[in-house]
Amino acid sequence: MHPLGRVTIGDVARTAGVSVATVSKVINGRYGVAAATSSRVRAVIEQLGYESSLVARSLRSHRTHVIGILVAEFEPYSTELLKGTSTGVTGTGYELLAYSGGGRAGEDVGWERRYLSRLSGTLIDGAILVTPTVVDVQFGIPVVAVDPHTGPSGLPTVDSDNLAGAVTATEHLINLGHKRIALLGGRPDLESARLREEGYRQAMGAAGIPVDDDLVRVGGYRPGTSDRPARELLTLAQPPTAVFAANDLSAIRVMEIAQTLGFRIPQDLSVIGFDNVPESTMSRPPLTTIRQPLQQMGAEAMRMLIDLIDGKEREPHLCLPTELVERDSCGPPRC
Amino acid sequence: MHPLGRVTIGDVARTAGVSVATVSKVINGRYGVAAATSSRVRAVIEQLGYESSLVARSLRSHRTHVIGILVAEFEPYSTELLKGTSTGVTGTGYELLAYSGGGRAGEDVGWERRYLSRLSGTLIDGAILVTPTVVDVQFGIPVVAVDPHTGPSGLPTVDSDNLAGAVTATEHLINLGHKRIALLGGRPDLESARLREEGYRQAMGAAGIPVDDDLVRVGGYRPGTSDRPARELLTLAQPPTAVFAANDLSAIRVMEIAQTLGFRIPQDLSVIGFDNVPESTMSRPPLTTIRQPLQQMGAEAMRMLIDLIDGKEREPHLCLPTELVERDSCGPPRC
DNA sequence: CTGTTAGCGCTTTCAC
DNA sequence: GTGAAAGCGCTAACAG
Repeated sequence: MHPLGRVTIGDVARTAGVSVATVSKVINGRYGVAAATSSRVRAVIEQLGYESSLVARSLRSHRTHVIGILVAEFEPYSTELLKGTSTGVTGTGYELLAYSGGGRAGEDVGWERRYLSRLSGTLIDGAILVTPTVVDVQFGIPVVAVDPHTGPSGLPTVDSDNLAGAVTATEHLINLGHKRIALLGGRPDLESARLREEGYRQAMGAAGIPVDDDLVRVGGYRPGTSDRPARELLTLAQPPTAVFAANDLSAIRVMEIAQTLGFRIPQDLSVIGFDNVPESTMSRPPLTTIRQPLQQMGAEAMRMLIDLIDGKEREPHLCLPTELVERDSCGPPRC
Repeated sequence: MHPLGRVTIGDVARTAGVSVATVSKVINGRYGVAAATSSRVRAVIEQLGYESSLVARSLRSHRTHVIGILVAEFEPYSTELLKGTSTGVTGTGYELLAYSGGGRAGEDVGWERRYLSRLSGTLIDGAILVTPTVVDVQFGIPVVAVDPHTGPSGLPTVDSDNLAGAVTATEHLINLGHKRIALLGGRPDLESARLREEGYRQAMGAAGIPVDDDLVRVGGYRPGTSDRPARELLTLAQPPTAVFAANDLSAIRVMEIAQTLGFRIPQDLSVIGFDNVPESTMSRPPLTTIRQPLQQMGAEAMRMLIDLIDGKEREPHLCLPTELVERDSCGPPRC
């Protein structure tokens, strides 16, 4: 046996007094092994605690029953999705492998292509790409995208109704009586951010409220990136009475900065977010937001991917509904 | 080039008109390659979009700069930890690979040994085991355990102060005026569950309140496993006025069942949990609980593991403090 | 400087 | 029914 507890198929073969090929056959339930041999080998496997190496096996056989979830980073959004894929995969016989770079991936367009190249063809039978930046159509293995930056295009996609959600958010603020409503949007290269801005403009237009372009700012989805625009918004000569932030993390940041600046929420400023990540319930005050059914999106993406692997035809785009979640960060304007 | 977009080192070599070995050398920055050759190969790599296969590479070189996080399932507890490992790994040059079975692992003692065998020696340089059931000391690669079932033993371990947390929880209930305090514990084979029960008994003893053994029940950490004991507790002739549940998910379940039975919370029944997973803020009412610093535990486990890989000496056991998080599920007893 | 060779742990023909 | 041999994509000696 090897020095460090690593048991290989060779160790099993030697101990059982058979060839490596035979051990492989019993492991994979191939025909052509005597019952006696089979059970002897099985006993040795048990005794040695042997488990076949995923790596070596996949290099050869190109079918691993492992599905990859590729994310830029493990943060609230991707981990909610992960919970969903976990429930979606139970009972299917697949195992899950979530892969993420060391945090550098965030700034780095094309991370998903690199990760996929590293893992596909070997190791994973299919992949779910979480908010990929570019979506080449050619990947070599079945792939489904969740909320891709560029919107559904080519790849099978799961996302949620960003436009309707943004309209709902804006209408909620309007119904509360707000007129000076700011938008702290996301990066313009993100389709979801674009749709959320469009929803904002639609709702404002429908209510006959002109959009003051001073109140429309670009933030980011990542911590820190929305600090500056938020501060600018709130230190305007005539600050907004409400802010629609394009994701929860930036909405929470807006609240923190506003409070630093002396605003009380929701009395002096209403804030609404987007996503409904668990963190939105922990802010002070708890954040009113638009729920994306993230766990469900993860589970659906998993189902879609497994169908793809099995060669079943599927509608290539699934768009799940969003909904308003009222908590305590919105109220009528002070006037 | 291969049919499906898979580009191998062989393709690169052929296109660049050099041998596979040379390509390998430029990829790994080995000495002994002419500058001209090197840049030509680099250009081809770029052009073909080649990325070396993690699998093939790791099979050979046994150093991958990938760290594995092995979990039974992606649920609130493990994903919080995951967020922490993600922040702990940034800037270290390592990538993260979180591996989970298809949900069957939960019931299955020894899952961590199997996963580790499948991945270690190849693929990952070290592993973080999340709530492993058994901890053999011999694993072949550096391993750190987070909150192992059997408590710290042999393996480097990160956990939190379960005993003190349980004392705090019970004292909180006692200070509120409760005397009939039930414990819905965890599986007795879990060290953490044992410590939480011990904390409960210590606090009760210190306050001079005898423990009614009818009020001490065993639940489970997984959904569904605490329904029966919870119902039994609440339908007692003389039900408790407060319940200390040994984790948040079971505490939330207790509240749901109590409400079904007509209890108002916290007026008729106080409930306190343990863990402070994000879900505890979303229950109705929001759950008072004991916080384990899960993200911090993840980050610390990552640091400990990297030190181990680098051969640095470390204190083998890190125990982080717990703290009371007051929300709305606890109040004084009714009478 | 570059290519040839061997082999990581495994599966898979194909002889015996 | 069983084993020898080839090869998956890659890296690491070693020759040339």
